[in-house]
Amino acid sequence: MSPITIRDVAKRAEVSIKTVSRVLNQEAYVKEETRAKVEDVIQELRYVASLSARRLASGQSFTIGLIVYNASWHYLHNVQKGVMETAQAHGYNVLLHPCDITIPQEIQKVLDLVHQRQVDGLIFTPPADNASALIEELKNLDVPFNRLSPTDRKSPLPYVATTDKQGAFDMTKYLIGLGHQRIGFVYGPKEQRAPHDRFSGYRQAISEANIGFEENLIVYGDDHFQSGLQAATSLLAVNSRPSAIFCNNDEMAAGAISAVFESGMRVPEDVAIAGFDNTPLAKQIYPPLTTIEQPIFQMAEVATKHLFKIINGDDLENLHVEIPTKLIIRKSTGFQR
Amino acid sequence: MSPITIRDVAKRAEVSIKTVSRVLNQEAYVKEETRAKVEDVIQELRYVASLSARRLASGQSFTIGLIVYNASWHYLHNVQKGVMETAQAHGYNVLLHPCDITIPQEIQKVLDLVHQRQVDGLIFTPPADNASALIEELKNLDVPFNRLSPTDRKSPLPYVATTDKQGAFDMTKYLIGLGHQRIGFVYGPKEQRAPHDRFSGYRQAISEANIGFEENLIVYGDDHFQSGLQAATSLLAVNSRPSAIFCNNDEMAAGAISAVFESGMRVPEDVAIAGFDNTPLAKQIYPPLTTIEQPIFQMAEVATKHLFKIINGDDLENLHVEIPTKLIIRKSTGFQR
DNA sequence: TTGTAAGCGTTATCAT
DNA sequence: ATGATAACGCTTACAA
Repeated sequence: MSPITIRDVAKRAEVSIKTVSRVLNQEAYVKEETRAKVEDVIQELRYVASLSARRLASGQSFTIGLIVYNASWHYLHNVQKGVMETAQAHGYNVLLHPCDITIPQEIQKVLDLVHQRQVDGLIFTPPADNASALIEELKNLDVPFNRLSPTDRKSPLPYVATTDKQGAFDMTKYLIGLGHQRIGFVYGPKEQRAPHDRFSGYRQAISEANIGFEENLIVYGDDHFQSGLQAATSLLAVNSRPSAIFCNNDEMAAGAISAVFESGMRVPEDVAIAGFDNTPLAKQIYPPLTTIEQPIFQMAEVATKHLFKIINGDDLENLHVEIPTKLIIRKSTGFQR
Repeated sequence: MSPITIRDVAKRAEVSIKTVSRVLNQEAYVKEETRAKVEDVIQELRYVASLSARRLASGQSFTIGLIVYNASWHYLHNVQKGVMETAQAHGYNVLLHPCDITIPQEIQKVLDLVHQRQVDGLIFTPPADNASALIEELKNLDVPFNRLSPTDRKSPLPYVATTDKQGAFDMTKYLIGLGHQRIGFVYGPKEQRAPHDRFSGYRQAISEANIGFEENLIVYGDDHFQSGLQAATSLLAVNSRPSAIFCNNDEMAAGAISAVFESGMRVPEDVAIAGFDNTPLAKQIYPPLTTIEQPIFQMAEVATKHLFKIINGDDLENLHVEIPTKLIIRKSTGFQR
């Protein structure tokens, strides 16, 4: 059972291997008749070209690397799906590569990936893009890459992000519209960019509504359930407690809901709770969570499409893209007060 | 900036390329002195061998394929992690390959993967192993593979599974121990094996306790939230309703909790709810869910280790492995009644 | 212990 | 429009 090679096809079709190669790669200058004959033989022999040989001979890897660090599984899942589907459409594979960017050796491994020609391009998920020395080096090596929601958005490097600030603004405005005057805010990890953007959206909505910003309604969390529970617990202990709590993500919002229940109060009657991201969790808790949808899948898709343009040397009409968020209203914020 | 090749290293180290190759592959019969010199040069030149060339020359792909169909995110995430970590330790990559086993063309793509020499072995996640024609073909082609929780466990093909029946038995017994006499059971998708195993564990515990099996306490769901909600709603409508509901997975249990709340009752005071899998969701809902932990990560790890043994032609001491589940007690089942 | 030469199965070059 | 032949960068006989 030795594998069928391009030579077998060539012999059977009575053409040269180069002609078979031309058919394989859809090159021009092949007589329709010849093409048809070769294709028939390919079918007949169930021939599939060896990827390894293609890679070696062409110098391309036909795979794109997805660099990930500390991503939540919901985030990762959607990014991976978006990248994979787009890559597949281009005949590419995806190599998922976790990388602890705080360890120099791990950074080196990403560079090895490139030097080994294992990838033709890279996609960075946050906060992996914070490895600025790596990014710099890749830029110098002229390695194609794209970034999802990077911290740095001032350099002329490409990225795809979402409207974090606008999303938080929309949510806060919605809560204000429901009649809330005192809205708690649970911050996410300070090392990341999104929590700051979201906070500034909250802040702006508060300002525009003239309801006065209160420092003691801001609490810090780490995006995980437990910290959301703690944050909400402490907010409920503030004298004249907030009537609504807006959390940096859904998981903390779930924690906040638990905190409210544990304190013997109800959601949304006593306290309204809102999240961010619209993860599956949002629909799976009681009461279902009002939140902001972040179009992760779509972002990954666009980022990958752009990456292919860069790989192919095409011009990018938009180096920087922002895909809008969307307010998703559910029961956890209740009705007009 | 043309890439550094094995020839550059050989020249600089004043040895033949074969010697460099020997050092690279940790082969025997290299003088310590020579090895050291070659390694120095490798460091100095930051040389990394081309994977494509290695693959082509050796006929190995250094990649294992992970075949997935319809997996939940939590499941997939853990499997992928287990497979990747083990693969990485062996210097292997992982190629995630979704495959709708109901479509012949997709089955063909898996075979192409093999014929293209893109993978040295495969891991199947349920219910992808149900593609029995594919499995048969792979066996005939002598392609190494391993299966996670397969439906068929009678053939001498390798697999790694968990103790679904025992887990469900443990949970049911625990509920009975709390004083429950009428325990609803929400079934999962009938096409899969696990729901049946879990049901038979439930059934056995009921029998052993002599509390009488009641057909109308069994409802069918599809493992998703909404169906759990519906299933629980219908169970609560049964006259002399169950005091506990055991769901085939956590997501449906979350739905059941929502159903109880929506009907104005409380969990666990009025109805106890239990799940299966111990997904993150179990801790993120209120009240936190009593469930059975399924060691997905560990199973994937073992399955991959075994796959490498098969690839290397080593003997498998255990062709079939079952890793135990574990009862996780939280508030959703409350205390003794 | 080390080296020479012949593949591996493609793509690329340059004729024709 | 097609073909002969040389890469691609490594591993694998087989020598030495």
